[in-house]
Amino acid sequence: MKQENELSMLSLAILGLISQRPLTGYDIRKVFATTPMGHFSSSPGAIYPALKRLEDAGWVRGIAGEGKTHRRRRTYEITARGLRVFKRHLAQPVTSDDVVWHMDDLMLRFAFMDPVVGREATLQFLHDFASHIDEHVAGLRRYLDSVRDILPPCGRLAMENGIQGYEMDAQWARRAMEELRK
Amino acid sequence: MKQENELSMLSLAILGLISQRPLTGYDIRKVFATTPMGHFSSSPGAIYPALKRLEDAGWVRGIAGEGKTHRRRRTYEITARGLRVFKRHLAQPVTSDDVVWHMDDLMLRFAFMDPVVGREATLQFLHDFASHIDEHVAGLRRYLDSVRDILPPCGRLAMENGIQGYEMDAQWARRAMEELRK
DNA sequence: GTCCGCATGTAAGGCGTTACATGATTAA
DNA sequence: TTAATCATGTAACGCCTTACATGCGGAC
Repeated sequence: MKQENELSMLSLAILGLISQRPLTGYDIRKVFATTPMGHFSSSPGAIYPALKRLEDAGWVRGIAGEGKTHRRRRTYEITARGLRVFKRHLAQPVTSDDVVWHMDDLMLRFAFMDPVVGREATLQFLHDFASHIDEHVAGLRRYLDSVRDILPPCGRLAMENGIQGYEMDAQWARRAMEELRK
Repeated sequence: MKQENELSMLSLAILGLISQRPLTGYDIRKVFATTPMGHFSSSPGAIYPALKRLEDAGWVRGIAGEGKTHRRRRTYEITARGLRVFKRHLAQPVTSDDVVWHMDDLMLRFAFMDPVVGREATLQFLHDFASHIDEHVAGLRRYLDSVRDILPPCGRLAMENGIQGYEMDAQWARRAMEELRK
């Protein structure tokens, strides 16, 4: 239930994009607005302050100018420190806590993981991810069985939706492991 | 991408619980801490201010005392106005926007829906839910096909995870419709 | 010459988070 | 009597949201 890491979801997403190649704030907004990348807001009130925080932390560096025209724009690139923080976040072991409270963070980590921490670590991640889900699903099923009779039908159905979502994630992870091993 | 309604997720969850029977803040914390009900924080810093906001809005009413002991406690019950707001929120039609940005809100609405808005409306909800998902999945698939070749393998897998999650939800909704019709 | 897309930002407000604080009751 | 549980709150902080503001450049 605790976010043990200093990286918010948005910071992670931005760091991940910028780590691949330098981008302007506007570029990032376009990525969020036009691709189904996470569910991040592309509003300037989110992006520009986030970039400023990352720059203040020393994790990205903004370079003014860049373009041939005189149009004002700032291109950001990741710094060595930023890359270290990014890698450390991606390399964190999966905890059962993550599975319950930070599933979206886990998926975001996965999306950026492979080129940064290597294939072996990615496979390990998927393996741990799947086992923690199995464990959590077992707990949810136990709970559901214990309250099945007293739960209204829609409460039960809502719970089943959650459980099936987790089961799907575990299956997906195991398929992903197979594909990545090839 | 806009939350068109005045009810935050936490407010909705609290209103839903209290609408079933009067509860204290501590009762609500226990529900959040001990059942897999949503993924709400059971921290006092979330619950008590939320109850205060609901009371200020006139949607719940707190009654002091209650218990036989002299222990200080406040029991909250929903007001007529609160019930109206709650019902109106549950009765909102499903939009494609909801499916993309507020899936968790939709599931929460569903969990409380049946006794409040009736079986017919619940079935309608599930039907619209499933169709909007179908539509959204079609869009995601088109996007995935258009970038499949240039996407790194983990990016592709992360997207597939999202798509499969949506497909699971649509299947679940159709199964739920069948079960509720019986 | 005006509208649209590019491009960057600020201000106010809402709400959740962590951490801290307090005090009563019950079980060992 | 001491620890755990019951029970309610506040304060500081972070970060996202909406809305507003500003100015350049190209297309028609």
